[in-house]
Amino acid sequence: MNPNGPLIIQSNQEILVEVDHARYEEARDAIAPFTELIKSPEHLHTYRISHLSLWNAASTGLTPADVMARLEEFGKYAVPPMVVVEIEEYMGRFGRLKLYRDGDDLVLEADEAILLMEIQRHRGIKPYLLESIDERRTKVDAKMRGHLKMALTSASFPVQDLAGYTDGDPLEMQLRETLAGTSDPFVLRKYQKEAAQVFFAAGSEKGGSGVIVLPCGSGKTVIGMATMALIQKRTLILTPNITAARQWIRELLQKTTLQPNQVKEYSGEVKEIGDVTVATYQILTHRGTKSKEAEEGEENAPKMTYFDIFSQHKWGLIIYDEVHLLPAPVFRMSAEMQATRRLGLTATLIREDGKETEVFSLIGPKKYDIPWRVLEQQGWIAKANCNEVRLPMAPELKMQYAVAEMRDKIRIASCNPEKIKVLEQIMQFHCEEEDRILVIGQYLEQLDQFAGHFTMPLITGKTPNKERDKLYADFRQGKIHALMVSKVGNFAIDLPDANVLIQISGTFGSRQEEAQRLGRVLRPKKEGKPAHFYSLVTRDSREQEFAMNRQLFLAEQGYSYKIIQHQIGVSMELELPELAHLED
DNA sequence: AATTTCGAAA
DNA sequence: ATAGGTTCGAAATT
Repeated sequence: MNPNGPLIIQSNQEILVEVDHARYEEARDAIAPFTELIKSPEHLHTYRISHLSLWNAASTGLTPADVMARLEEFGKYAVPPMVVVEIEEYMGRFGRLKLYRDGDDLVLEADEAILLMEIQRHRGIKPYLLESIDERRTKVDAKMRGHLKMALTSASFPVQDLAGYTDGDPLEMQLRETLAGTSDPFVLRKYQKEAAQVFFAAGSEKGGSGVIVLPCGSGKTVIGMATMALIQKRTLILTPNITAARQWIRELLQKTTLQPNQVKEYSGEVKEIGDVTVATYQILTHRGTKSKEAEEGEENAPKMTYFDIFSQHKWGLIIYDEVHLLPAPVFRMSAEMQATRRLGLTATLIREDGKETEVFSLIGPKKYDIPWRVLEQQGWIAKANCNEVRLPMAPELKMQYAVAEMRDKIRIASCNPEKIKVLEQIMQFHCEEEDRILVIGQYLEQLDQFAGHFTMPLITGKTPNKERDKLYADFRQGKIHALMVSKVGNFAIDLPDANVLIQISGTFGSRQEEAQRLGRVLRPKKEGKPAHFYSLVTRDSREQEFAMNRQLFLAEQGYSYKIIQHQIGVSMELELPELAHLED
């Protein structure tokens, strides 16, 4: 307890944090590993201690004593007894149950007989249990390993899976010391090496499955490759789209000793399986196509899915790229693949569909993470100047908004034409020769209107790939300084770097999206110059609520938005922040 | 036989 | 809850 501390810990498991406090940042970073940010208005942020965060924290080695020490150091008042119990109880649960192999049997062991009894009585868990061995141990159905883990997590009794993995076919590969075909050195960054080693070491004893959480642009593929080099087994890599799949293939060939005949793509366009196979999530989720027997006219021949084709191979490792985008059907398949090592890679454990529990149970708990600020301090990502420009609606629009149906309101507010003037001023403000401005928005109608007004090139889902590439090239070379993109900009990994990003509208409260978009401009800049991010929001509208929700993840990572109030007909006061201001 | 276009799915 | 993007296989072209 510390009367001058920045935290107020309440018995409902919520923590209030004073943003203007001198030790705000220290406190925020201290509690981040075991809490979730749920509200971030100007002065007082609200975090919640969630079970899942406690387990993930426990998984990376944090103890209840560590958590208590942090709360006591920064808390204004004593930690409420309810909270103490909650932390000890739930963190303590991680590790009370163990799953291991004994010969051909899969065994679930509890640290106390009473816990096993409780579990054996539980409706959701019972179906996966076989006969008990003694009062603390029971056999379980090995085929239901994933389902059991899901059920246990849902019942708030997460299990540590030590049952090991099938070995998979061996695959010899190393990381190169120089990039293929050049003399450019290739060296792992310290955190990349650490992340891979933490995962690999975990494989020996604590279960070789889990998730590594690291910011955009920190080299996810490199960590994947480093892990492959440690494990030395045939590997299946799953990615959200074909572009990402090909990027993996390119990098594997460039940075490892693997040869082109060993690394294959398996997608809708190309179907090849190699020692290392890079596939899209989509192809896995695709429902069965006819098997050969069926084509030959046999009735009732079983349907073959691509998943079946994959499971015929002996993979020693599966890498899930962007695990926060993993489609629900792939969870089901992953439940069947618990005997294969699994590495999840993502910038955030948050899923907008709330399926964090599935990731935790079926892919694995968090093994390693790097806060964005740490990479920023080390110079691997640029500093960012984040702004939220709040602007009013013109009186006519206000009227239209007031009488509109609830579901139309967000669109009307988002497409507020007043944003054109704000956009114009921001673009005029960033008019240096080296400035590259990306404008990103959600509504095609709005994008068309704005692009027309500025005669600015626009890329949407309809834009053919050739034209996209041409515009990307022009933008990269500086033939054009500003480019407007629709949601294609969220995941287009071939989109060129920019230093200014202006968001004119965004998806309902998607924290992912905001993080992803900021990530667009975070590649380090010359002379350590900062990146600039502007979010345009219509004041006193539903859009403002959504904007607040979108900012949660970045706020949790320590980004603060400067709020600029804009009035109709008044020129905005934009200023470049002093570098010192960004240093904090 | 290879490429482009289309609609459904998640 | 809605809009938009992507992927995939099949159909329609060349």
